[in-house]
Order: sequence, then structure tokens, then C-alpha cells
Amino acid sequence: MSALSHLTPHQTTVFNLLKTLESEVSAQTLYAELRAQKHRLGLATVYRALKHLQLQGVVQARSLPNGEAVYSLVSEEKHYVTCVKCGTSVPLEHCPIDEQTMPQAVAPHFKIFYHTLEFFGLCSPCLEQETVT
Amino acid sequence: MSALSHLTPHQTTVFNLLKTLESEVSAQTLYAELRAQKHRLGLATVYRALKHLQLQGVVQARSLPNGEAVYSLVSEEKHYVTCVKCGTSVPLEHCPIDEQTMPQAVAPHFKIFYHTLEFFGLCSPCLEQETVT
DNA sequence: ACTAAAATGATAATCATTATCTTAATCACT
DNA sequence: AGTGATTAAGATAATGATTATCATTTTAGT
Repeated sequence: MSALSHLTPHQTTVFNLLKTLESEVSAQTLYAELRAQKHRLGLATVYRALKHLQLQGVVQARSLPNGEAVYSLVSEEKHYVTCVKCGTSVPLEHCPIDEQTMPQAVAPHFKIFYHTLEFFGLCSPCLEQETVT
Repeated sequence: MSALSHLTPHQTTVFNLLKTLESEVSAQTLYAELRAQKHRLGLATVYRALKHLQLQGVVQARSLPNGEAVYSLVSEEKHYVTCVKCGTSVPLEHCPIDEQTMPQAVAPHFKIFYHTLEFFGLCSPCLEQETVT
């Protein structure tokens, strides 16, 4: 990974908090957590910091079906199975992408930072509801 | 694919339009197109129809970074490379998922309808902007 | 210290989606 | 066909995350 361009104190704060978290979080949650830790920054700054870190290739984002985005470090290689009915999202342990074909699959003129892989379907409870109904 | 449960006329209309489209479309676009075709239905009905078709496993959804969702038939096996800066989304021709490991990768108690695979990074123009700046 | 550029805060604006609630259509059964 | 119950639909308000705006503060380089 190339060196990060200079980060402002606030950007560093956001980055550091992300490093301590095990799972993805929304910008709103990050903001609430930082405020709870007595950091004085605005919500817009959190969004801007996340955008900046994304452009640096160190933070990744995933859009949930409910419209909110969740963020995590790029190093967190996690994929998910998501229920299209209730929205439950379960992480996968292993990435089933063929390592050989992956590099060729991406367009030649893109610099790739990360990828997301998600399976969608029905979780057991929702599946039962559907078949019963 | 199991038989679809009964579809209402409006649900059928939405489904049929999706069948004629080559690329993914948002609910808003579907609504505008249907209205342009003199169909009399409400926006909420389009959203409800899409939700219903999703639960049937025949329509898939993908959330874009800007927060809107785009829909397409499940049969459209397309994956994308998306620029984290400008949002440009380019389809891949080939799915690089290892067919062998895929079934084992999904959680045992999920009924899987489809999957999405996306690569994120910077497209050429945006990459140049970043390195220049 | 000084000026230009970048970052920040506060808040308004945007916009897709969902909820609500009333009305209309459909269905099962007699 | 009639009736009551269930489901679908329409219209629109409400929600909520994200972005835009703009005035102010901070930073970097000279």
C-alpha cells in the first residue's frame, strides 16, 4: 500500500476509530461514537473524512439495502449473505473468488482498491414465513 | 426456478418491462417509463411490485453508492467495477467466482437467489486527477 | 507574519424510500 | 350474484441518510 497523503487530525481520528472496530459501521454511528468520546467534530467532517480515506484506498464502503452505507478498513476481507426480506447480513468466512481470474476480470484501466461480494436470498425465518403464507 | 406465485396486473407490467431492458434501472426510472407508456400506477406500487418480485427470487437489486437501488432480472449475471470517486460503473463480462467453492461459501440456512460482485477503485480520469493534485 | 488553499461546522436542501391511511379490487364461500 | 374478508393500489406525508452551501477557522508555504 502506498503511503497515505497527509491526514488532518480529524481524518486521523476517524481512521483510528475504524482501526479499533471489528465490524462495519455507518457514518452516523461513527459520528455518534466520536461525540460520545468527547471529540468535537461535525457530521459533515465525518463524511468528508470517509470520502477522503476511500480515495486513498484505505477505507471501503458497502451500501445496504436500506440505503445507508457502512464503512470498514480495506484489510477487512469480509463478504456477506443478506436476506432480501428482513435485511439480515451474515458474514462469510472465506472469499470464494478465484484468485487466478480476478485480476483479469477487472477492467484494465481501473486501479482496484477492494471488492465486495454479496449473496442475496432468504434467511430461514423469512423463508418459512413465505412458504407458510 | 419454481413457479411464480400469482402476480397482479401491475406486478406483471413491472416484470414485463424489466424483461425488455438490457441494463439495471432504478425504481424511479421504471416508474417514469411506465407513466410515459400511459400506464396508470403509483410510485409506491412500483416499489411494492419490485419488493414482491424480489421475494419471488426473479428480480435482483443492487445499491449504488449514491443511495439508490437498481433492479434487473436475476438471469442477468453481471458484475461491475465502480469508481469510488465519480461513481462510474462498468460491467464485467465474466464472473470470476469459483463455481466449486461458491455453494459451500453461502450460509447453510439461506436460500440464495443471486449474488453481486463488485470491484471498487479509481477509473483512469479520476486516478489522474488524484495523482496530479 | 501573510496570503492562498484547504478544512471545518452548522444547517438547509435533496432525494430515494417507506409509512400511512383511505379506497378499490379480488377472492372464497354460500 | 351476494357478502364479508383479505389484498392491492393511490396519494401523499414522513423518514433519514447524504450532500450542498457558506461563513469561519486552520494549515502550508513563502
